[in-house]
Amino acid sequence: MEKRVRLRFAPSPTGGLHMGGVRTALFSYLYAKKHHGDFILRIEDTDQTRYVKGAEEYIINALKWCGIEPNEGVGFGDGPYAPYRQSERKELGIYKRYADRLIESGHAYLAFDTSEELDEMRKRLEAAKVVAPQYNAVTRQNMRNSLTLPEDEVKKLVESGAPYVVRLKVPRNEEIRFHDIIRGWVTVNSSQVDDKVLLKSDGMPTYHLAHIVDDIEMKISHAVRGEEWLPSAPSHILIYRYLGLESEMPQLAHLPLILKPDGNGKLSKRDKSGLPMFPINWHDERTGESYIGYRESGFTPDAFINMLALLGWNPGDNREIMTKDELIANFSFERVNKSGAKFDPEKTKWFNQQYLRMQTDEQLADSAMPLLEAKGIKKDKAFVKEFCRLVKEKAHFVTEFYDLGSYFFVAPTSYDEKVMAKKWNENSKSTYTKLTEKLSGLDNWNINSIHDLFTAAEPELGKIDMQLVRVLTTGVAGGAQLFDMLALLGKEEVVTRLKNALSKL
RNA sequence: GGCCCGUUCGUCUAGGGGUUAGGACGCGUCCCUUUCACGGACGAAACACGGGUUCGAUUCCCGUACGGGCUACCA
Repeated sequence: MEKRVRLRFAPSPTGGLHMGGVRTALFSYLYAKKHHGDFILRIEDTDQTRYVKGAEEYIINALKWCGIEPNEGVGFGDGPYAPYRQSERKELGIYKRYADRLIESGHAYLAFDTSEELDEMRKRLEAAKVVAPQYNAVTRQNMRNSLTLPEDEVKKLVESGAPYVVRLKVPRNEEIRFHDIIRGWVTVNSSQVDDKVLLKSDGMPTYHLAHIVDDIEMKISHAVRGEEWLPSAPSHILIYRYLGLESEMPQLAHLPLILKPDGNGKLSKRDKSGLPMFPINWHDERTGESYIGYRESGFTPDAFINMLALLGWNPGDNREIMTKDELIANFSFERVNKSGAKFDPEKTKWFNQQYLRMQTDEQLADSAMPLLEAKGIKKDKAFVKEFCRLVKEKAHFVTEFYDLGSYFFVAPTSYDEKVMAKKWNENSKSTYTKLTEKLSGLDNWNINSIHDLFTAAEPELGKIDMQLVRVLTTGVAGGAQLFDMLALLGKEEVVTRLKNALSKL
C-alpha cells in the first residue's frame, strides 16, 4: 500500500522564523497539498538554553499570514499523534524508549565524560595534528563510557546518579549510502561520522534522535530540511537502520540554501538590501532586537509566497506569477535546484508589484485607507479610490502610495527648482495667471473639461507647459496623470494652489 | 584543515551530445504620450578552467579553481 503523504515543518523556537524557514515550510506544504496529504507543525524545543519566549507563537502567526497552514500540530489543532511539542513528548518517555532499544542492541552506549574531559580530548587530538577531532570509533576507546569501563562500574555510576549521555556507536569504516530526492545518491564513509549524542545528560533527546523518533511515530513520508543537514544525514540513516526502521524511513529532501543578495554566505537576520528577512514583524525579547516583516513592508502574502516558491524551484516553463493553487498543482521536488540561490531584492519587489496590479482600485483603497488615516488624513473612500488609481502605476507597495502622491493631501510649499529654472520665464506669470482665471470660471470640473479648457486656451495664451502646471500645483516634477490629478483635487484647491504659487513667484 | 554539496547572462533560471543557448528582474535605446507613468519594440549580457569520451561537448567522466554547508550534551 502506498504510504499516505505526510510532511512536517519542524522548527525550533529559538528565534523568529526567517524566509529560509518559511520556504522549507512552503515546499513541504505544496507537496503535501498536491498529494492530498497532511502538513504538520511540530515544535522541536529540545534545547532549553536557547528557548526564546514568543518564538512558537510567532511561527504559528507567520505561517497563518503566509497562508501555509498545517492541518495538524501545535497551534493548528492536535491530531492523532499528539503531543507535537518535543519537550512534552520527552516527558512521556518516548525518546528514552528508542535510546534504550539502541543500547540493548549494542548500537548505542553510555558516555560519562564531562565537558572538561571532552575539551581535553579535542586539545590532545589537535596537538597530535588530528585534523578533525571527534568522538568516534577510535577515540571513544580512551574515554569514559560503557564500552571502556567495567560493567559493574557503569552500573555503579548510573545508580549513583552520575550524569551521562547516550551516544550512537558508529562503525569504524563502512560506506553509508542514501538517496535524496533532490540530490540523488550521496555516499559517505562512516569514519567521517562521529558518535552523535542521542540523549543529553538532562534526559532530553538531541535533534538527531528526536526528529527520527517523531518522524517514525508520526508516520512522516518525506523529511524536508535545509542543506545544512546533509552532513548529518549519514548518522540519521544509521539510527533508522539500527532501530530496524530503514524501510519506514521518510524520503529525504535537502533544500538548497538561500544566500545573501550581495557577496556570499547564508542569509542572515539583517541584510543591507533593506528588505526584510522575516515574514512578519519579529521582536526578540531576549536580545531586545526588532526586525521588520514582509507583511509590515507592504507585501501581500501571495506575492511573498510566489517569490519564495520561485527561489530554487520553477515549474519547467516560463511562468513566474502563479497562484497558490497553481503552485500546488505544479510543485515537485525533482524540479528543485541543487545550488543555492542568491535572494534578489529587486525581483522580490517586482513580484509584489505584479500582485498590486491585479488588485482593483476598491481593494487598494481598502488597504490604503488605514495607512492614510495613520498619517492623519481624512478623505472619503471615493477620493482614496481615485487616488489609488492614479498613483498605483509606478508603485510596488500600497505602503508607497502616500509618498508617491502626498501632494494630493498637502499643498506644496516649494517648487521643483530644476523645472522652474528651465521653464519659468518673464511671460509665465501672466500666462498662468490667465489660465488660473479661466480655470476658476470652469463650471463643470472634470478630467475632460479641464483638458478641453487647456486646448481651447492655447491659441490665446500660447503653449501651456504641462509640467509647469504640474509643479505649480504639486511642487514636484513627476506624478500622476495631470488632468486626472487636477480633477480629483477639485477646482477650489487647484485655483488656490495656483494663486498661492503665482504670488510667490 | 577534513568531509559533503554545488557552479548557464550582474541576479533568478530553462535547456541538454549537433540550439541563432530561451525566459524573467535589473540596465540601455526607441515608439506611444501637450505632463507623469503604464505599456510596446529592440538591445547589451552567460555555459568557471583544464583534460578526457565522442564525428561532435555547455550537456557525460576525471581533475583544478571558486562558492557554500558541516565539523557541539545547537538546531
